[in-house]
Amino acid sequence: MVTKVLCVAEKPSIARAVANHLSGGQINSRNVQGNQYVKNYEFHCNLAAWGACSVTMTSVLGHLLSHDFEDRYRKWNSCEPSALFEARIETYVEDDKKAVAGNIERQARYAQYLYIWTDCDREGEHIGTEIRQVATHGNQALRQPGKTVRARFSNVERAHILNAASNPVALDEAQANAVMSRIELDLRIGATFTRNLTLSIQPMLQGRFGAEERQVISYGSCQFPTLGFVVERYLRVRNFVPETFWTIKVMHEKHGIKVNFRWARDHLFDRVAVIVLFERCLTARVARVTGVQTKPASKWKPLPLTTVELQKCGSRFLRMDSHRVMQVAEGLYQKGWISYPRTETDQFDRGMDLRALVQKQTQGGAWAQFAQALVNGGFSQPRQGRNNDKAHPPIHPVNFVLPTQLSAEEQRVHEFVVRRFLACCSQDARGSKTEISILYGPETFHTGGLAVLERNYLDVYPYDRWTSSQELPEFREGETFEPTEAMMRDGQTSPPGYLTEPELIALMDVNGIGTDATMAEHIKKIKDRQYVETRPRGRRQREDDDDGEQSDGEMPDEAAAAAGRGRGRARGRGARGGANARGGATAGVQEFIPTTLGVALVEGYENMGFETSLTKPFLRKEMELKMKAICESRKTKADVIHETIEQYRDVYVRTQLRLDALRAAVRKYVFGENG
DNA sequence: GCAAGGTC
Repeated sequence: MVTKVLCVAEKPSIARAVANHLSGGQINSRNVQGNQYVKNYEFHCNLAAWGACSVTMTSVLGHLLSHDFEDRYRKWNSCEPSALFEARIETYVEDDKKAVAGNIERQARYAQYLYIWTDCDREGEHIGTEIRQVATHGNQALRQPGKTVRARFSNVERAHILNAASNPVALDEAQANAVMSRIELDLRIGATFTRNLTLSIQPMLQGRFGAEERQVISYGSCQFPTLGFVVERYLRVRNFVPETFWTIKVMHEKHGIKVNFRWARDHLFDRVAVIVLFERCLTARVARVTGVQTKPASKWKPLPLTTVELQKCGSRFLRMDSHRVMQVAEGLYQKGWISYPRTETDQFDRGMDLRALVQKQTQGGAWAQFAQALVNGGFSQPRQGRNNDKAHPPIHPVNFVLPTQLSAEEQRVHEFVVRRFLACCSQDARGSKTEISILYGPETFHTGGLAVLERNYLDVYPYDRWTSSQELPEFREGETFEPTEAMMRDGQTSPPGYLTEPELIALMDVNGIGTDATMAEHIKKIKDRQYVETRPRGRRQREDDDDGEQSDGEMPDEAAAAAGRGRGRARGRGARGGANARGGATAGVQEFIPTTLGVALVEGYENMGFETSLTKPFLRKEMELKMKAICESRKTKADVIHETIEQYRDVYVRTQLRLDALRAAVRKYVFGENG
């Protein structure tokens, strides 16, 4: 007797890949009426748990079920917004998912087992329970213990899939519950605050922002902190007070080469102190070389590509905002040129045949020769990053395509993905770094030089810069000289720049705001809501320190601070402030400036004086911790929902009492009134 | 007319 098994993946691409591996080639592929993406794959195979099986492998398209308040609460004026804290929520299949759900329900009727193949992350676990819910609607027997199982897999390599197929496990109910509480809380809190904000502020704004009569002023646990980052930086720029500092510059000319030495103290804000130190230098007259060190230096090849990194690089190098980059990457994925573009993983699985993927890129394109050189022995295993979402590999090219077959934007994204991948499979760049220290009077000064000896990955990855500095004349330890020039100079600290998109993404990333798939959407949302505007960053005159350091300033101070690493002072209050010093690379980058409405919202809430700020990332972090607690069975879904709702109910009540502060902020910023 | 998360 053949056992009938229904397998359901999270997306069509996984269903197809898994079906191919399990079937051994004999597959019957059927369309699902009413949906152009989902297909049913029918085949026979042996599964360890059940023996000879007749399998139907299909998929959903992400979440299958939707949630909304019951009908009588859906009209905005149907109730006081805070009634949504406890209004009944209905679960239903959205119209555009009816065909997918119907397919699963029908297929389930004939199945003895339901085998879930969703991604092995929290959302995937929850989607698994949605599939089970729909399937058991068609076939009650699948509710029995052991009849519904799931596969544990983290990539679609053949051996890995075959192994996963033989070792089914149970769905992780705790993870699914964690997601369920996230869904409920975001809905209740988002809808309550959004209605309240809109209904109480919108009348003040009529006709003020564009043509829209009814502009929604939304609150969400992700969009508000995102706005908060933009406003915080804006205020730092606006409130910046330049400070004068003093420094000592030493230059020595030797063998016709002018060498500038940097003061070890960099600069001080006390003029008299610098005068005293400078005079001691002059009194000493000669400087003595205290250290000469030449050592190998290398610039590491980049890590395998994650979504966050793709988005940051898109803003920096491809002149596309994060949302556009994802749209283009999605197209490339669907046409089969690149792998799944939503991933947090920066480690390639050891089992992956990367050489074969490199080989494909030898067929053409500007990088063909480089790829050939890797095939001919230059190949080096990619570095391993620290992230693995256990669901998808890093983004990489999966097939060769001639650039001429792609649109201009597709070419840029595709080229970046290919070059990044080839760079990962190359050797680090090698060089030699020389550091020279001198003691001049009581003060230490440094200079250094870099010689790039082997470019290696840099040849295929023009997005990184690492160039040799001018050659240094020879200095010997103990040697003394009278500096050609020694001067005391003053300067002024300069404000940080407005937040750029790569910086914003980095902030969201370290603070856990949004996911790889949604960060770009949150950014787009605060633009659409007219909380922020973007403009191309002007070419500000800055002293770029192109000394070949690894740092590219991608972690803004706010990120470090919020992430609990005290890096705020590390860079000092130097002449470069918070600049993103990376040569011309940032020329096309967009910077974010809040609108008057954006500032008003943040200021308004800040001025209410709550200890838990809605505009700071901590609440979202707290939610993340609570979800983790559910996953580890330290809390129940009911506990978390209850305590979180009470917390927000409190904020809501106090918001009502202080609505005047919010309205005052709107008047102040949007209408330029005082008070 | 609300959120954030999947996916197309």
